[in-house]
Amino acid sequence: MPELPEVEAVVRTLRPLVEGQLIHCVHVFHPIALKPQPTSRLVELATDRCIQRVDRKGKYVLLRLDRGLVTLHFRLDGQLVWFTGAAELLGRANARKNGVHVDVAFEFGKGALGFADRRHFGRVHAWESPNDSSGLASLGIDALSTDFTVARLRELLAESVRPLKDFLLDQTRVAGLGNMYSCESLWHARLDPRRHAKSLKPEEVRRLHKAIVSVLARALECCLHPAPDFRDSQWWFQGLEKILRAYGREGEPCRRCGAAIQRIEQSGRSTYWCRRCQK
DNA sequence: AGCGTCTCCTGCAAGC
DNA sequence: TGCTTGCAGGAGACGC
Ligand SMILES: [Zn+2]
Repeated sequence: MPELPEVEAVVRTLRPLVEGQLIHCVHVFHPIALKPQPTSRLVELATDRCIQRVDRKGKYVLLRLDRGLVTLHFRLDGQLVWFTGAAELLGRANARKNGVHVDVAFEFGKGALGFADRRHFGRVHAWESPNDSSGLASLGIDALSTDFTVARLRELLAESVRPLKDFLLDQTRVAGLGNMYSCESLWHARLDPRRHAKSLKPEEVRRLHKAIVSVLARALECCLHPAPDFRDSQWWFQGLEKILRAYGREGEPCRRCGAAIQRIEQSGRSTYWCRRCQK
């Protein structure tokens, strides 16, 4: 599932393709991807507008238009697909022969961009201002931003009694971490995911901060080499398994101490961790 | 205010 | 082999 590093890699790859381009036409093949907004909202806001800049906040992609903005969220399986032009888009979108799943597409002077999520969890939303999006407006500090400091993390942790794992998943505190990189950060920081956030000592806060930053930086490097290929709808990030130390490794030996990695459930989702060396 | 719980949706794995 | 069943998972809505 795309978390901060994957979304950042997508954004960097997308920039040269769409920045400065005029959106001639918006196609909404599956309106569910816009829910709860009506189709008219995106069509009216984005048609004939120019994409001035592409940004990322947490796991959101922002297409900043000359008036208003479009947000993309991939949730679990969302992805982008690039077409050479309107003809290829209309010929292949959801077609039986040589088809590609496409929920929403933007047609440019040069090329066309499709948003697709076969599970229809991902969303494309249109806003007049970033503040109109409650999801965007409530995001906490982006984990890759320079504002994400040890001091800031210490303050945030001190405000929360929730288990560390739940704290890291809360996008209103630190934005960008999902299940995978939360588990990985806690493994690198040698911290028990069940610990209350406010229980961390200063030394442990420093370790967690360092772990988050380095895990994301390493993953981003991985996500950029090779960079995403929007021309291939089957494409997905390769080689991320190689850097994983806890996530998805239930029963396998901890790379630090050799004990078996455990899987437990926290707030309805899986946490992978080493019971012996995460304290 | 903040936390817990339910819901969305569908590909895929597991089971028969 | 082919069908059914159940599960995963990020974020928003809702309720206490
Ligand atoms: Zn260990």
